[in-house]
Amino acid sequence: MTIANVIVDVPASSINQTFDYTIPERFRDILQPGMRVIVPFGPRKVMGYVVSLADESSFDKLKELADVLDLTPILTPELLDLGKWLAEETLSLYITAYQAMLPQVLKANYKKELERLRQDSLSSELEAFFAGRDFVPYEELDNGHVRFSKVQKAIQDGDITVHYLVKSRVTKKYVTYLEPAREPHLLEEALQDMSDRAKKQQQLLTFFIEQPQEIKLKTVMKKFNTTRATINTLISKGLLRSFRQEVYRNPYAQTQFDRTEPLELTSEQHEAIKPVLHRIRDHAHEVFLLHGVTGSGKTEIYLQTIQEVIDRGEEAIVLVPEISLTPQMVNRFKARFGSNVAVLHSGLSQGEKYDEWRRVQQNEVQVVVGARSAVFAPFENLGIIIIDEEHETSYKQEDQPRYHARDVAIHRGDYHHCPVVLGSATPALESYARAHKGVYNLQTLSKRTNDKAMPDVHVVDMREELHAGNRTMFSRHLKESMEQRISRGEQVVLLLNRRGYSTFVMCRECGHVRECPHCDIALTFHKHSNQLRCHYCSYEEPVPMYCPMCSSDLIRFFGTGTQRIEEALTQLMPEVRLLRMDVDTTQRKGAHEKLLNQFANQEADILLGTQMIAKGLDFENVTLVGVLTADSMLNLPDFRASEKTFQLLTQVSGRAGRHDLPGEVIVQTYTPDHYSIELASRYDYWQFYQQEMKMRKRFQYPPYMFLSLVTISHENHVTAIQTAQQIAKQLWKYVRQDTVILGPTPSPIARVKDRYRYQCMIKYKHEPELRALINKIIRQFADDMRKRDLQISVDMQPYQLM
DNA sequence: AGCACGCCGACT
DNA sequence: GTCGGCGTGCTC
Repeated sequence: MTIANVIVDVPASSINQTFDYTIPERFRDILQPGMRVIVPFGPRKVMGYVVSLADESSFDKLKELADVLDLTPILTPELLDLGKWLAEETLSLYITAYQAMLPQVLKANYKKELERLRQDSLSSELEAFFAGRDFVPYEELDNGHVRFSKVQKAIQDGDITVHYLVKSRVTKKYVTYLEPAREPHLLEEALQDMSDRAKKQQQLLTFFIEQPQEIKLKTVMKKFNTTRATINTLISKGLLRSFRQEVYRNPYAQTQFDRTEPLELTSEQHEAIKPVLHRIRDHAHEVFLLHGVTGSGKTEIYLQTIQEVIDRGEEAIVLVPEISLTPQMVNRFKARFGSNVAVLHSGLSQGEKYDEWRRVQQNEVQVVVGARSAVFAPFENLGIIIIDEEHETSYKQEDQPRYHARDVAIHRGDYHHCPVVLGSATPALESYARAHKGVYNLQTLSKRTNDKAMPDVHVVDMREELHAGNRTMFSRHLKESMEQRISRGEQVVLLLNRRGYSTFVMCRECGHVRECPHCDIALTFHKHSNQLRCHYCSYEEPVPMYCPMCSSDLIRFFGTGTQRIEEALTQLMPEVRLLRMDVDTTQRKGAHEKLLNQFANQEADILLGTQMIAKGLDFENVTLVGVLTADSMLNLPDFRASEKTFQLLTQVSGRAGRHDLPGEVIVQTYTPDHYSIELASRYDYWQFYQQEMKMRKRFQYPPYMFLSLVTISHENHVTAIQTAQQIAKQLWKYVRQDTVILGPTPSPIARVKDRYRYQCMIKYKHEPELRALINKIIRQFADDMRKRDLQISVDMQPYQLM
């Protein structure tokens, strides 16, 4: 094989194809598909992935590839295929798909530098620029001390040249070791000759004479309470030697895990696990939907199926939503499988993520627990893929490639002939419908393992509170119940369903709301920096003292953020110890864990937070869960609003009274009769499913129809509309009779970063050629996209309709 | 994307 | 003449 087919790291649709390069002799034996290479691309050099090798090319002026970055492939043949499939499925670029499958640090870092080629006769301007150096980073041109044209001229004249560098971001961690550099008897001699004043050196030498093995430098420094200086002296005398050894960063090094043994399964669990184990043993692909109420022991089923996979020498992937990747969750896996587990989540540093990924790649672990992107873990003998809380929307990636981890998991499960288990107490409607139709194998766990009843749910009608003259955020029932529980030494969790709320700033005089100058959205107030901030473009400005419209000083903060609740609660119940958990208080690394620990140690009576407290937390002493605004999501223009409300209420109810103390849930709402709230309060998933399916059918939404969303954006309002109209027209022309094109309509946020956004929604039952059609239509606008900065993006099966 | 090339008006 | 701005085409 003399030719490499390479996908280059240039994210442009005109480059979305393989480029061929001849393989220099020295790389012929080692180069394999799945390795990263550096290739010349036009005048510069870029990184690329070798997707295949060949003996000939249809292109006749081939260049040689410049370098090979990996010793072994970082993408397996399966992942190479998967990336291709993913790109085509989501209408993304191949390069974007491959990048999404790998840790950030494996991405290339591009640098340019200037080299002076002659030591004489540079103009004084350039001489000053180089300042005695032969190589200068290109960015120094921006300092403005040298004119760009001068440099350009010098490049043309051959006095200077530009180097295009492709650097790796990989940082490896090393530990330094010390060992004696000479035979013990020679050290002995040196010790005799040593000055009496060099006490520390003597101690060190004595130590190494007695113990001539290698030892960590850090340990030595600690043991003898000394510094590098002393040791360096001994090294420079040639008595000791230091060397560095690469180590993996281990984010869980400090934590002790008590090993747990498999638990006895209930008969229900037993029934549910049996068919999964069969599939593992038969090496057969099947998708299971494990529908189990909170506390029914889904995790134990995961653990025991994984054990079977491990025993067979195969590997397992467990996906968990980002927000429930808490230490509690991780511990359960580490406790069962010890160091055989790698964990991948966003809380790790880039280096830590890379190290965990490498433990997978080098077959050092058999289990990965991680968020969405862990579905790409480079295992080669997958025995099972588990997706916990499969209904969670965070499994859908919201930027390119817009994939759903569930689809990827099923595709991989099919390839590896292994089962995929989707677990949830409140399955996504799509999943349950498939299970109901027999596409997925449905397994139900209806009982909690401890036989405890689910806590009672009280729905409080907040309209009545208002009529009764209670204008606070807390109903009388909630307030009384909180006081009662806290006086008994029990704990309370309060959930603010914040979606749909933000803390914006409004003038009470003229009603002016401060909006982002670049986006059509109100700015959000951030207390700690006292700034207004745009969540879409990161624009920031200080909070105005006076209204910019009418100069009034009656500026007020609106909305119902956790901060405001905290203040209101402190006024209402001044004695209470309160912990607030939201984006603001959990930004710092480890803050999340610290807050939870504080609560677990009963250093607070109330934990107040957003969605992130609804998942997986398990506190013995919590007996009351209050949902402050259950219907805040229901009014959003989202056909999944009811589903999300039902899911959230069910999840959060599972947080109360999981142990000996009986629990209670209080749900505050302005729409107590809404079926999602009413049925969630009765834990009736089946009724909810049927009711919601009726709605979806009536309004022609998934799972009855598929959706695809095309978004068009341009800085010129008219161009955006017109293009959107043309696209809609084209779509109408070619789609089937029963397919509907909605729009163009302005996106819910009509302008972001000074670009106007319009969208067309495609609703269809069966459109096998839709991807090809959309591609064809987009290609017609290729010219405008490049020359006039028109952007068209496509989301197949969108979750967020904006 | 990011670079070079080529055309054009403007200016030391 | 030469500088720098922008539109256009190409990248194995």
